[in-house]
Amino acid sequence: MPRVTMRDIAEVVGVSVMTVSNAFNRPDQLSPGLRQRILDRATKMGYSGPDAAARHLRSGRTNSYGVVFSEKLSYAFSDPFASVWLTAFTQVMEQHHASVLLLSVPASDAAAAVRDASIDGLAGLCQDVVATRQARDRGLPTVVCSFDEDREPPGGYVIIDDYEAGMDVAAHLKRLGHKRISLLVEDAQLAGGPAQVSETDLRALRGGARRAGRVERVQRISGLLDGLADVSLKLFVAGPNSRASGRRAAAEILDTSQRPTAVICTSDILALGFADACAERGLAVGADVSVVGFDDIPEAAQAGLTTIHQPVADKGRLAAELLLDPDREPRRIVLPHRLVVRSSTQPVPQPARPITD
Amino acid sequence: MPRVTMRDIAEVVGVSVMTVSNAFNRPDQLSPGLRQRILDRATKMGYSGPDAAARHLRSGRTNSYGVVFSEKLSYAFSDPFASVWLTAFTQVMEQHHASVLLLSVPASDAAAAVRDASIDGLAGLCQDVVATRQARDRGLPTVVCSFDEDREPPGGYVIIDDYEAGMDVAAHLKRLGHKRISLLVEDAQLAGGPAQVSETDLRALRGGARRAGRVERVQRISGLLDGLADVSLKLFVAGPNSRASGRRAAAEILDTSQRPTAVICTSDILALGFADACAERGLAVGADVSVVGFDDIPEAAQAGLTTIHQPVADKGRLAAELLLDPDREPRRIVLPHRLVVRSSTQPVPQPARPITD
DNA sequence: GCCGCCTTCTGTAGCGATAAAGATGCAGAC
DNA sequence: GTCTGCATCTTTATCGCTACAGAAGGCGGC
Repeated sequence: MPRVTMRDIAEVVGVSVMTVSNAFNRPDQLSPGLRQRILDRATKMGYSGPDAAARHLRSGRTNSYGVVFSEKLSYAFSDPFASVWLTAFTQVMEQHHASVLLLSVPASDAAAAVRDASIDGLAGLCQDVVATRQARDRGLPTVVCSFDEDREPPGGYVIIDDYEAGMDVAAHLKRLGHKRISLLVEDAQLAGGPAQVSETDLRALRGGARRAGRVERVQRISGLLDGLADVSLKLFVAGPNSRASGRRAAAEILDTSQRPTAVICTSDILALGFADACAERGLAVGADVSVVGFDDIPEAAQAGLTTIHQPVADKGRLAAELLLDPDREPRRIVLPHRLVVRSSTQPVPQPARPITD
Repeated sequence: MPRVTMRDIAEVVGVSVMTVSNAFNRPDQLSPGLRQRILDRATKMGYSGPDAAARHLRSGRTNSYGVVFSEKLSYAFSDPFASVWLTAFTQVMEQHHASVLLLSVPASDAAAAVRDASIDGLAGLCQDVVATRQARDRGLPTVVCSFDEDREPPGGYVIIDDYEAGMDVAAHLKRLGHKRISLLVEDAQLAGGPAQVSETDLRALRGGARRAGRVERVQRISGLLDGLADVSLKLFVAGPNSRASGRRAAAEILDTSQRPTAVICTSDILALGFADACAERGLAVGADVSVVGFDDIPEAAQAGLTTIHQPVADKGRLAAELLLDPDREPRRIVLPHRLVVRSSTQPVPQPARPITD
């Protein structure tokens, strides 16, 4: 059976196509009686309402907003940070009767994915440069919620000052007397196992090099590196952001003669995995090894993890609001963060072996 | 600045519009040299690729698939069942380079939400009758993953036999000697607090009445009611599916002279909340009150909750595959479930007060 | 030299709807 | 009697792209 269109209904009822359109979209533009007759007739003819594509083409609006993640899309539901953000984001969208398009953005052709998406705006949980640029090229409003590059994105953003947060963590550990510290950063693209990063790479990071977007959380790491410039620091790269990655990375960090007194992880998830590994080795987190995370996900509190708290829900809410109202100002928002000190960080144990530098 | 279209590029390069279109979509239809010239020119002119809406209108495909939930959309990320399902669903979509549209479906006008969505198919975590009918009216393939009504949906589905599952739970509890049982069902629409349901309603449910879709999990409940026809059964309605709802409902169920020896909840989440309330009252789950859930979410194992295990990830995966291939058969799939007995259900304590019937 | 066939490109004709502006008719004002 | 104003409906002109059918040219086969 051929599809029923407004034209068909118009013909049968004996009115113009425009009047049928108005019956659906602008009730005040025609008499209630006629409107009812049109709607009834439409139902009887099996018309299922104005076609979304045609309406979109003509009006330019889709009423749905895209979201991109740096991680795999399916990962979004298992990561607490992403869950909380998405909850807040979708809540706002829901209130405005808008839908959320979870964009699958294959690294191979991120631009194509964004190009083909029927959306009125794009939010990035991370700063996906290719995706957001494509969206802006299409003339769509964009918002990102973290800087994974070392420069400001051209569109809007809702972030915390990750550099300052890194500095805060550094200051906290130094105050506790830690002088031998390891830093565990995540890397979604990393194929093999965890690895220590060479002096060269460390210096490159210290200098703020972008490294082709491979290592994320650049601001955060920069703050840490600058804040810890005067202590012995080793850098390790873990796999994608998961508890398992943190656990795996622990082997290389802990099972060495020069075990660090404190370990900083660029996310709570990694930190919790790392803490798991400590427990497995009979090491007391806090007393034996201080551990710090980032984000303050719900599990962090239970685990007594010292971390940087950031207003994730506010990020999601504001991101949604910026997309829904492209004229809203300001579009570059820095939210406050806060160091939450829990039991996972403690002063360096006094009777420890002397620090060899 | 006016938007750049294929026509503009065609004019500048000196070819037909169709050739420009082919340059983007069918590289084999023109010489590599010309194609490159067109693409270069397009980039230089600030063309961001074929317009999604126009392409959608013309070709009829959007490459994205909708998902509806019975609960509020934002709720999807906090519910473990939904998370697991979504993870599997999006994983498949991701592999096929398709996107997922989370549909916000206001009860007030579910049909409009589906009508206006640019999608190639619709999956329902629950059986949203209005939404899925609207989708089918549009000629889109649909899949639902549970029956919330007491009859088969017209489209495809991937379910477990919830009626049998209910019977299994009933048999298990009877085998353990339970004769005074309460049933706690969820109800997302419920505005007020939890409430006991009258005899009339109970009979209506027992008879399989639909009750205008208010109470969900009809099959599940029917199986329980039929399986427990010969024991003393009280029915309670909780609010939306959350731990808090289960906890709140406990007051009415437990704080009575005729406390039940076993409580069945229509979801693990409710059951866990109920168990929390038991602990608060100093009641040992299992020894003092047996508790049963449904779904076997990850937390259930930790809590020692007896429950019905169902292959949630398979549901999500299959739902996605059915949408992606509308010709795939069969489209009505019943997956196996399994009663998982843990410590939360135990035989009725012997020295208890005699059962008054 | 004629034919068929392949490669490469073009022209036409919408897809189904909506924005914007125009026509119609009738009520009341002056 | 004419004019203004409003409610109601119609006309026109696309939105940007792609399906489909063909045309132009080259090239080998017999």
